[in-house]
Amino acid sequence: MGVLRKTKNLERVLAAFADEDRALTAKAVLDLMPSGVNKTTVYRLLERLKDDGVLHSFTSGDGVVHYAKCQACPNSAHVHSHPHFQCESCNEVTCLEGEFPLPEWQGIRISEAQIFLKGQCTNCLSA
Amino acid sequence: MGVLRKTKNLERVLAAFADEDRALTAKAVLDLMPSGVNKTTVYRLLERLKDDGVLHSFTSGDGVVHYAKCQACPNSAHVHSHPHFQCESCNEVTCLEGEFPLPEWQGIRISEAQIFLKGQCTNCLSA
DNA sequence: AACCTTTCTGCAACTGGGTTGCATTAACTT
DNA sequence: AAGTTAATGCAACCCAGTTGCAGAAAGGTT
Repeated sequence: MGVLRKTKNLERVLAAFADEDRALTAKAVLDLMPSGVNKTTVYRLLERLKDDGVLHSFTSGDGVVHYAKCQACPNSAHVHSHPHFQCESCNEVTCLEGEFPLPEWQGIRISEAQIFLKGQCTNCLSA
Repeated sequence: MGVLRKTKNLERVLAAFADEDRALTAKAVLDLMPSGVNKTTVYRLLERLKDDGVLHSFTSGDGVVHYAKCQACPNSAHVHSHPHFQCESCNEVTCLEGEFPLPEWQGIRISEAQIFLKGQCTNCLSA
């Protein structure tokens, strides 16, 4: 594992995430690439960046995988149990800061929590 | 909307859910049906039962839709913000009882929460 | 029972997200 | 500049789920 070669496509994917903090789907990233770039390449780059701890991924409520930057990750423990949020008006998906306390439940042991919230974002609330 | 006709297939789907409290995917339900039943039929029955408030659905961490019985639903307010849980050993998916308090977050309004937990179920913990 | 209407079902084809194998191209090494 | 290895494009594929349509089954009416 590990990002090995600095190719044009890799730089373009990184640039897409550098600009903003939104979470992007593979299709959204592909749409930001110049035409001619193959979708397989994008899927592979995203997976590679995830393996490298540059991005993390999660599944939105409708089952589509989203990728977002790993911010404030201690580089050792990549625990992404923070909630992800989708605005029902503008559809943008973002990471909410702060870890979510793992709920306790009787009789079972919980190791991972995927929390996906929907509602209205700040922009759309004030619009 | 509304379940209109009591067909063999409808009874079979209901029987599949009557037996147990697990959540089932469309494919799992299809596998319980006699061979010859079309997958389209199963998908339509599940959607119909969902519209009728007999079942509810949610998406698991890997993006597959699961269906489960609506238990203790006041029949008026079908709020399914209770967590769903998948055992990493036996892979069974169940509903956890009890509503999950909607988290508060600054600057946004949250209307819906999808909570999907993974870990070890009671059976697999004691095995 | 025969008939009519409406819903259900099966079929086949399709969509969309994602993956795989393989041959070619591009990046890094020496 | 040449060789090695990773990255890319391509085409074909997988899987979950959907759609349009024609034929079959339910239920109601006489």
